[in-house]
Amino acid sequence: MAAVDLGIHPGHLARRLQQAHYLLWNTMVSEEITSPQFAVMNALVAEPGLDQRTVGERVGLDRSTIAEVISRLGRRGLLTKERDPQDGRRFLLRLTDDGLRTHRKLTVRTARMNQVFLAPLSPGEQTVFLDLIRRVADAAEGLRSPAEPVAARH
Amino acid sequence: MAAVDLGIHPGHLARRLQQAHYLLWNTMVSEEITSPQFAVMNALVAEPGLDQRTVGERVGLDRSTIAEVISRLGRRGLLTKERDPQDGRRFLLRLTDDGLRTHRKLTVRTARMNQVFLAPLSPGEQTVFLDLIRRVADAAEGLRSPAEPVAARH
DNA sequence: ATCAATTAATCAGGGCACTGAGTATTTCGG
DNA sequence: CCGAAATACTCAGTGCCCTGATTAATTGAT
Repeated sequence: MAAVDLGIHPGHLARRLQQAHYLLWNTMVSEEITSPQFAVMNALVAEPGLDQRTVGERVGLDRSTIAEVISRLGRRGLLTKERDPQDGRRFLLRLTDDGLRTHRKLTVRTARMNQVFLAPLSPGEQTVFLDLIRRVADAAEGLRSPAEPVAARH
Repeated sequence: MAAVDLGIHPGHLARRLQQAHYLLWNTMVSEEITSPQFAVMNALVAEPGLDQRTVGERVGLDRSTIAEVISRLGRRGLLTKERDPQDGRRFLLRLTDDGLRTHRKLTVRTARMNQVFLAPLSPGEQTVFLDLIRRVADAAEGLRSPAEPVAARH
C-alpha cells in the first residue's frame, strides 16, 4: 500500500481549488464570459491599446492561449484588434463600448463571488491565504527562465 | 479607470498557482505522466478494482475527464479495464505491473517537487497554506448539489 | 544596403475540464 | 413480471493551457 495522501499535495489542492472557482464563477458571475476572458478585458480597461503578447504577460497566459481568448472576445464584439502602424507585427487591442459595459457589469458580480468563495475563512485568514498563494505562484514563475546570465554583452 | 486588481482575486491566483505547479511538475516529475494521471494511479494503488466513476470522485474529476485520463493510461499499458461481472455497467480498473512501477517512481519525484514548490514558505506557513486551500475548495465543492435535504425518510 | 537574429503572431498537436445528450444495464415500484 | 427511474459510461461541443514549428515584420551588425 504505497499510496500517497493527495490531501497534502499542493498541486492536487490547487487543481481542486481552481475547479471549485470555475464552478462558482459559472453560477455567480457568467456562463458566457470566463474568468481568463475577464482578466484580459480587465487588462485592457487598465491599459487600452496593449498588444497581444503584453496582455498575456499581464494576466499570465501564454501566446497560444491568449490568441484563442482574444479571438473569442473579438467574435463576440467585445474588443477590436488592429495592426500597429508603428510595428506591423503587433495587433493593438481595445475594448468596444459593449466590452466596457460587460466588464463593468462583471466587476460587480465578481466582487460578490469572491466574498462567497472566501467566506469559509476569517478576514485575517483571507489575507494570509491570498498572500501565501501569491508568494508560491510568484516563486514558481521565477523558475521559468533559468536565470538569464545577466547578459554580460560584448 | 474601472480596472480591478487581479492580485487580490483568489480565482486568478488559483489559476496562476496551478499553472506554476504544472510547469514544475513537467520539469521535475514527468513529461509523460501528468498530475491528474498520477492522482488516478494513486487512487488505484490505494483501492485496486475501483470503477471509473468512483475513481473520479476520489480524485475530483468529472465523468468525461476521468474517461479520457483512463483511456490514456490504458493506451500506455499502465492500467487494465474490465467489465464488472456483478454489474455490467461498470468497468473495474487495476494498475498493471508497469503502472505500479511507474507510480512508485513518480511518488519519490513528487515528494521532491512538493518541497521545491513550497520552499518559499516556512514550515508553519506550509501547513496553514494547505489547510486554507483545502477549506476553501471543500466549501465550494459543497455548494455543488443544492444541499440534499438529508433524506429524512421512512 | 544587406543578411542574420529577434520578435509578434499563427498553427498543429496533446492534455485537462465542464455541460448536455445518448446508450446500455440494473433496480425499484406497482 | 414489467415498465419507469436511476446509474455507468460514451460522445459531441466549448474553452483553457502548454510546447514546438512556421510565417511575417523589424532590428542590428557588418
